[in-house]
Amino acid sequence: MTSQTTGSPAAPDDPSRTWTIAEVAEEFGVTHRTVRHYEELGLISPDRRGTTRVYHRRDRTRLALVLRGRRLGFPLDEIRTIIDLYDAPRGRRSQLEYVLSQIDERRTDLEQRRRDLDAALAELETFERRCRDDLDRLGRL
Amino acid sequence: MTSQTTGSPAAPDDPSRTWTIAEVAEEFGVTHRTVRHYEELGLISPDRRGTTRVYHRRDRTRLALVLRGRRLGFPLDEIRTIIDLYDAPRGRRSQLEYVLSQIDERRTDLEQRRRDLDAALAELETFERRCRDDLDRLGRL
DNA sequence: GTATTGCTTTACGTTGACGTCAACGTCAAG
DNA sequence: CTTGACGTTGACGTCAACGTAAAGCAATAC
Repeated sequence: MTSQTTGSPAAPDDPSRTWTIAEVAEEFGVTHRTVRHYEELGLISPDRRGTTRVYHRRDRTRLALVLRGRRLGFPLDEIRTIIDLYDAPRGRRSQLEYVLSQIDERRTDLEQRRRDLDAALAELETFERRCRDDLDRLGRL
Repeated sequence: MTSQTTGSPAAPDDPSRTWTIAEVAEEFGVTHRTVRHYEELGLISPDRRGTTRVYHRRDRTRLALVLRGRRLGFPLDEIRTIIDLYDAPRGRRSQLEYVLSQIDERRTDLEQRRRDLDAALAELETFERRCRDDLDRLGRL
């Protein structure tokens, strides 16, 4: 079900399409409690139609970023400072330089993570080869 | 300070060298509480000299694995099942096949993480370029 | 001697990230 | 008009991963 109360037949690529909390929760595989929790922390700020939350494409974009950050193991408030960075005003030189310094910090962190990840994968594959060799030896007996 | 009470002058590559809890904590940049917590969860199992914990190279190896897993955002009990896998007996075919299936599960997870990581890095670099362009434009005014 | 380190255990506190429950509003369907 | 289905706001519960404080033993430092 779409949330469009207008008679229009729910164009999925309509940039003005909106979603309910149940729809976004379902779509992203989280509970509505999680979605509300992210709103409490300022990670997303859905509109309201009266008292009811109304989610736009913008909210889904941010939610996707939040969940990717979560999969990568970042704390939620750190995730907020990162994605807020993307929306931050960059009019003045000082702001731009601050944003660039933050970017650099982030990248250093992410690159460290990738090193860890690659090392873990490499060890895993070495180990797999050992196991397969053992299995072969068992087969030849 | 080394923990060797013997007269030997602390050879750092001696395979029988041991460490105190303070030394390993210092070396890995964690508190002694963290080290003990990992022991409570069965992630490491140091020897005892009387009541005092004595760490061998083996413990440091496992601790390094634990901390890398932590940097990657894995929960500690999951980390334990992973590194226990490396030490698991692989004598029988059924055991080997189980271990191999676990390896495959792990690798799938790690590869998903790498995709997330690469996407995040790519976006970060796109964003950085935009910012640098903005900065250039400001400079040319 | 005592005093200071450095280690130990026990145990309760904290923080992040939600889960869960109660109590209530609202709107279309029967 | 009542019944669901879906929404809302508190508020408390829970679990992981430690922090932290209390109280004690054991060896070196003075």
